[in-house]
Amino acid sequence: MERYDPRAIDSRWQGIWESEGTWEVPNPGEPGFDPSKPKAYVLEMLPYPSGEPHVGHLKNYSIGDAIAHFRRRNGYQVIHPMGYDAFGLPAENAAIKTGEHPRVATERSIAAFRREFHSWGISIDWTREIASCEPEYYRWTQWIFLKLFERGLAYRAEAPVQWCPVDQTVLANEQVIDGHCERCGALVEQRNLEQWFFRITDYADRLLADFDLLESWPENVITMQRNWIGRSEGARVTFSCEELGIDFPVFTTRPDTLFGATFFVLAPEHPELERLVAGTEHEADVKAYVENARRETPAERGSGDREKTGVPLGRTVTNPVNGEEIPMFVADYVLMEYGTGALMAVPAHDERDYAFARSFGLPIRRVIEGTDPDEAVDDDGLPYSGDGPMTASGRFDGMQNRAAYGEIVDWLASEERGEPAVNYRLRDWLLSRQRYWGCPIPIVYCEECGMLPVPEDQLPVELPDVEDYAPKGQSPLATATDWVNTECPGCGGAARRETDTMDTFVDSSWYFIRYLDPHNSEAAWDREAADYWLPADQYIGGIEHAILHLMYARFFTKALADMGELGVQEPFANLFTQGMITRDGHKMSKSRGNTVSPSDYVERYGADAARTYVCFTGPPAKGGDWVDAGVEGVHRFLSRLWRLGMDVAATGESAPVAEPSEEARDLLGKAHWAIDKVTRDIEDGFQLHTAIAAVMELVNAAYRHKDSLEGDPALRFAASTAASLIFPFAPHLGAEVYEALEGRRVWEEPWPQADESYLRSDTFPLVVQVNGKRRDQVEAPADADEADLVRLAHASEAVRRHIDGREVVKEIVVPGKLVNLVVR
RNA sequence: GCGGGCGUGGUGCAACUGGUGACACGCCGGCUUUAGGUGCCGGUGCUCGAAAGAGCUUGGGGGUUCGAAUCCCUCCGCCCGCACCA
Repeated sequence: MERYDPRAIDSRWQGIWESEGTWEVPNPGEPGFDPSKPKAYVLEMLPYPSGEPHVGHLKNYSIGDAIAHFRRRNGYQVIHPMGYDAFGLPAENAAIKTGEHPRVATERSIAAFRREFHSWGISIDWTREIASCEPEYYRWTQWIFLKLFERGLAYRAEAPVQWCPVDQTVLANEQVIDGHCERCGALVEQRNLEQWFFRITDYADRLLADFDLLESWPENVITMQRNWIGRSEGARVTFSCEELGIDFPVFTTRPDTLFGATFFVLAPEHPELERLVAGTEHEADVKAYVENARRETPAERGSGDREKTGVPLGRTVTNPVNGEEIPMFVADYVLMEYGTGALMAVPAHDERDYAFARSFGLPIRRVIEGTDPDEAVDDDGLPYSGDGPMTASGRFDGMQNRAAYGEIVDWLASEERGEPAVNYRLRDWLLSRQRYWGCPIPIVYCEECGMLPVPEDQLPVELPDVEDYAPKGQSPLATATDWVNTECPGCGGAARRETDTMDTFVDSSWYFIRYLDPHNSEAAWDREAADYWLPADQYIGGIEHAILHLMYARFFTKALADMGELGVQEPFANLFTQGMITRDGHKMSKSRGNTVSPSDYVERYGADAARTYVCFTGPPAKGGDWVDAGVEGVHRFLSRLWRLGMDVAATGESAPVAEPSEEARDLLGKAHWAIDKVTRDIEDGFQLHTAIAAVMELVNAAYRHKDSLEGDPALRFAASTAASLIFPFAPHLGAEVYEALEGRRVWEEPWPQADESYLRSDTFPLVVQVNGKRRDQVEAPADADEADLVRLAHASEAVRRHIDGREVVKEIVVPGKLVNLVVR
């Protein structure tokens, strides 16, 4: 008999799906739209096209495709699109080396991705394919930018920014990892530059509150975003330097410790520093200290428990609660980016302030009584961060600190020296990049009219061709003088274009909306289509996007909803983050030489084995190590299913019998159990590996009975059920076997339903225990009552041996499961 | 330090509201073919035993229970994220 030939099967079905456009789905109002079906938007993170797809992509789209197929066959109208996040640095860096236009390398890579995705047989509606580097796409990225600009959510400001000296560009805070550039690993520097920002901080509270609107997101992703936003409640209190008449607002989470403030510290970057020390004996020391701090990397400065350093300023500020003059310092443990870049130091109740006070011999005044033996470093039990009654705090003495907290803030507010305040760690999103291969920012600058948005009817502002892609501290676009020099949309005079491009995270913050109406040349999307499909019911991707991409997309969705362009507040109702596949225990990388090319395996074993393997190798949420033998194991299983199907299809079938044999009933029971198991495993949290295991079990059982049940309808049922259940994971084989057995297309069949009558059985295995230890297993009638079960237990020879004359004091019966005999 | 997760056979890992290990890899034996691999069948937690069987097993210790991977206490170890955040 011929053998399972995955390559022939793959190309046959891929041809059918391609020519029939099987996975295309219409929008509401379009021909073929079925309003009776509920919708399901199954979305995987779009790939960044660089080189060829790797196993991470294989896993991502295999999982997504399984979900898409499962939903379709459960009666949903499923949209399952694909696109490319095509702007970005790798293509540009390659262009700098080779001189080849980044578009060329990008298009080559897109072609490779497209070809491989087709060879995997994933069920994509290819009519909705998009690429973010196409003018038809980025025209609308620019449109969104302008909408944000209109509402004051995009703004330009000079700011200290993170500058990567190698990539010659500004980075978002999120792209700086431990002081290094996320992409190239270079040490990041600080610079002051005019940059474009999105006002994501306006949405901080809603980004936090709306976690409640999500159906199911991994807890760790929510936690990571929550930490990143870093909301803390407290008060803003103003200290002032009377000598120079400068007010210094500070943020504190502990207004109850205000009376314990004994000194005051500014960050080295604080803008008022110069004024404070100009012309004084401290000027030189302060300047030297600031210089030194500036040279240090954020990583060095931020490193844990290093010695506290600082320099006195020779000035004082007045503590608003008691009028005390307290000395000022500059110290690098104060961060300009958090709060106001200045803080009141309360050494008795803050570890860092305590360390600083000890080093500089500054007074330490306790204002809350109590001790925490774990934290205290000195004999007085200080520093103390716990609760207790107030002391040395004027009229608040004796009050519990928690109660004093609110009263002190109220009092300061009435004196206009403070107010309740909320502070965030989150910064605004810096989106401008001094690079070539990105979406141009649609802004022009005119001597007369100033900064103006490009009018909507002039979009897209197309990316011009340039001679040299290498950045030289300004965007390569600046060298395209014909493009830069333009007409002012306001006065018609000479104007210059903005030459920065956008961060690629802007492109990917709305692509899931464009999929819904990808060819619309009148608008970014049709509102009806967006309202119908959004939010995405299932989003699938890597954990590495837990913060950046996922938070930016949430922000865009909210901003667009506020503008009346969208009807949802959250883009992704359910999120699944897949684990990373490693090789030999390590992350795959070209430099390590341990990469796995999916195409090799697709060539050798077919798409189904490769796809099923990545879903089977462990819980999909966890990572796993790629093992070649594992792919072979899956391949063996698939060929066994194929053989089973072909053998059964080749033999005739006897007429249905009134009373199936015991063997047939067993097999039918197994099939219904598998249906139930696979359905639950996919629905309840992506237990794809156990779902596949259940199908394997069914196939093994059917295979065992293949000869004895030849011609029995039960065998055919088991085989076609297995084909039907494996289809979401191994669609080519599933379709092939199902067609051979049933003569129909499996994807047009509803998902199989477990028949309860087959899940039950006439008998069940009764476990018999003696003192909680399993000693025997006997067949018990399903309808046996407790007394019958006890009788059966006692009848067991093995059990009698164990009791060995001792007295049975108690019989514990778990109906349908076991009998436990307690003996003494 | 803070937050999240985890610890079960040689390995990846199953186990519903407490009633012991699914599926697969690997390994061992057999069959077919045979240059080898593939393919098929059977076995496989550990220890003792020829066998029947017995004892021990879900990171360690303790507890609740007739019975614990599961519940409680405690200790140990690992992974991930954030971190001088006022």
